[in-house]
Amino acid sequence: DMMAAGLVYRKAAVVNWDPVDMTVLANEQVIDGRGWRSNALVERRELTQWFFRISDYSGELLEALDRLTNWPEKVRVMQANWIGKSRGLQFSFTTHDAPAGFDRLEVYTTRPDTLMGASFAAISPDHPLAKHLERHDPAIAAFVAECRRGGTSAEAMETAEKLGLDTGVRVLHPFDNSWTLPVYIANFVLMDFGTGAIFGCPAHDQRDFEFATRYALPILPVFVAEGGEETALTEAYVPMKSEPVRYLRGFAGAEVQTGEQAVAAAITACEAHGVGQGVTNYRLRDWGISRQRYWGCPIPVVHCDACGIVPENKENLPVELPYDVTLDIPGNPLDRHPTWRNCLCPKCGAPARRETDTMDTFMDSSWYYARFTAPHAKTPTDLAEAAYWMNVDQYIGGIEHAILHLLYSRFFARAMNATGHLPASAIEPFNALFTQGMVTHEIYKTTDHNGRPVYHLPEEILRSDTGATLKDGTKVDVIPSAKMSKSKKNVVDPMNIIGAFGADTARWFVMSDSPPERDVEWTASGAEATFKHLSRVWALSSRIGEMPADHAGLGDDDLARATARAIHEVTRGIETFAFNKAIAALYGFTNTLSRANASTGPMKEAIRTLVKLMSPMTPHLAEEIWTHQGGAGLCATAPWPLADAALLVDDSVTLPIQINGKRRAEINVPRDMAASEIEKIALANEDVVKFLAGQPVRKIIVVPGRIINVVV
RNA sequence: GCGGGUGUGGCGGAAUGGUAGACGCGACAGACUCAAAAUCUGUUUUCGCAAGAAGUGUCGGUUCGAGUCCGACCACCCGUACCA
Repeated sequence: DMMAAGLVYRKAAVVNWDPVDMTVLANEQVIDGRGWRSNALVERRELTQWFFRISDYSGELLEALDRLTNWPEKVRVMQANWIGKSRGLQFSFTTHDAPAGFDRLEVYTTRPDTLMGASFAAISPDHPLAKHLERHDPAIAAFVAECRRGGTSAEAMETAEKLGLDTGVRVLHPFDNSWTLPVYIANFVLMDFGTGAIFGCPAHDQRDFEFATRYALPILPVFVAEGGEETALTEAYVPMKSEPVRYLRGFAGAEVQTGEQAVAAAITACEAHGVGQGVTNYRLRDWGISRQRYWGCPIPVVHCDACGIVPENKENLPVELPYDVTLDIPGNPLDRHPTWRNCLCPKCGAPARRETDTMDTFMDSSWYYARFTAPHAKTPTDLAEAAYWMNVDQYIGGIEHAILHLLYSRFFARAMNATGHLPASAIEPFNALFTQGMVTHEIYKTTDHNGRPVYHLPEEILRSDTGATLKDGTKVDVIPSAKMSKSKKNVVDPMNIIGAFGADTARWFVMSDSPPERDVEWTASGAEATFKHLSRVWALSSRIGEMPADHAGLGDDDLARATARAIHEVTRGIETFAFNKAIAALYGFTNTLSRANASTGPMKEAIRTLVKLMSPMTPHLAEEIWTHQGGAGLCATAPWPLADAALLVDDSVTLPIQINGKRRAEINVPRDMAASEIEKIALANEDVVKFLAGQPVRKIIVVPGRIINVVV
């Protein structure tokens, strides 16, 4: 369906290729020791791959971010930056001394206002012109090959020198046909952005500046700081686009104007003179979904000599992977599996071959929520069910999915709408997003005789204040807390925690310590402390259970107030995802209850409320005590308690008294006492009189129910 | 470099512009015990015997009042990158 909707295409693209990928992946030890993989293993290769046209939706995906008001600002900003909208000019140079078929060179720039500072043009090593030239010129072929070998890691890119090679081709300046610029192949120009070709303005781009300096190209300033004069530059002058500057070599707009004004004026002027047109460009690239891996869903197309690329018939879907494969030799196992690979063309019936690329696993996570609305349907979704159940009210996930998964899902929902699988109301699949933190732990590392790192599980470690050792006394390096990961062995198996303390303890502890959007450090002592607390609750329940039915105590009223407050605070905490605050309120209420000496009825009522409030965190203990205290049915199905609003407000309040902003005394007054009355009491207060020491009061501020500030 | 975030006790962390440090951990003291563990009761921001003083990364500002708002800076964390 997506092919029919024109959302899928195939193209040759340069990708990072790890020639030993297949072999290393067969050996878990090597995959896991991620640090072992050196970038030298990765090379850049051109492969024909499958793509989704997510870039067709760049503008739409960007604009719709504003409507996701229940998403964190952070995630929306990350997506906006990732989509990366820019406004600029696309135009073509007329070439000179270029091979046949290359009489124009198309470039894109966001700074057309600097055209008069142009000193060279540069193309990507992957640009069609570069590819043409490399076939005829060994020096160019060698240089292009060198560029492709370059490291692809962040560090390699950052430290890479700006390298270029003059192609001998020249272009004419669009405003002056007697002005020619050399065309270089440059290693820093990317084929994937814009047109894969640029013009260089060294005076106002640091990258171009370095390049021009290296190859002795002219550096011609187009503008100077407002009030400044033209001087020789030691680095590129790149002020904010919102800053006004004075143009020495402008061609449109005022002499003094901001970069933004100049860019707009330059686009208008260029369009008027037939030099290119203003275009909006996006950084977002199409989504490459091809993987040369065994796992992943096969891409359901067939290659037929007669018919070309043909989608597999719907009745034959899904195309399933073969099980009899070997992973211990390099290469794609699907490629060398003839009985799976060979098939018949769905269109003409002639012998044909299956596509051996599999799909990126992000494919599956991009629409599972939609499938969940009709899990048994014979079609991918059922429109009526999808219309009923969509959207997801609250999505919870790690921040690591801020860009890829969450952007792909937004695209996929739109694509599924285009193919008739989702209603238009579901194009933004997640109404609200919450990004939770991770559970972290220290990492324990030793080194083997080959100098390779060996990691150890927390339960193999003896920890002391001074350091850590293995049980045999070997000293262990302790690396500060990091996301739990099997490869680093800094994991605590949930089964061990549950075995030692029970599931309730595990749940309570993980929620109690930190707000959920932050990481939480797993500590053994924290889990033990939780276990002790839950044991205290159980002991308290036993004590209350044994109270005589006719016990008459004191403070029934206070207990009712404390109960109302606990209901209020715990409920608010849970509703705002502030589980740590909800649990703090539960600790407080438990302490109050264990100290209370109220009558039997109110005590039993209070502990039933306590366990109901605890039940989301500790369901097992809650049910046990619920039954024990005579609760009807299941605690989990009993109605959530409601706080009596009248009990939430106290009759009297304690007001601190500040003198010049420093707390000096406090008074207790009826809640609804008039401000003028409070003033009198405050000024008569013994401590206040002492601190004032007879100084005249200049001003007195009474904030009812809050504070009193006396200014002298 | 760019974008985002975070800085509060020994630690995790609370505080609609209104008593900074709730709650928990840890530590210390006491009770119980022949003893220890467990349990219970206290204390626990720093300096000070106290009265008191200082204190939320740094410097400034707004305000009767700032952890909170504004400006500049510092440190750390996350993301991302030769984007023309």
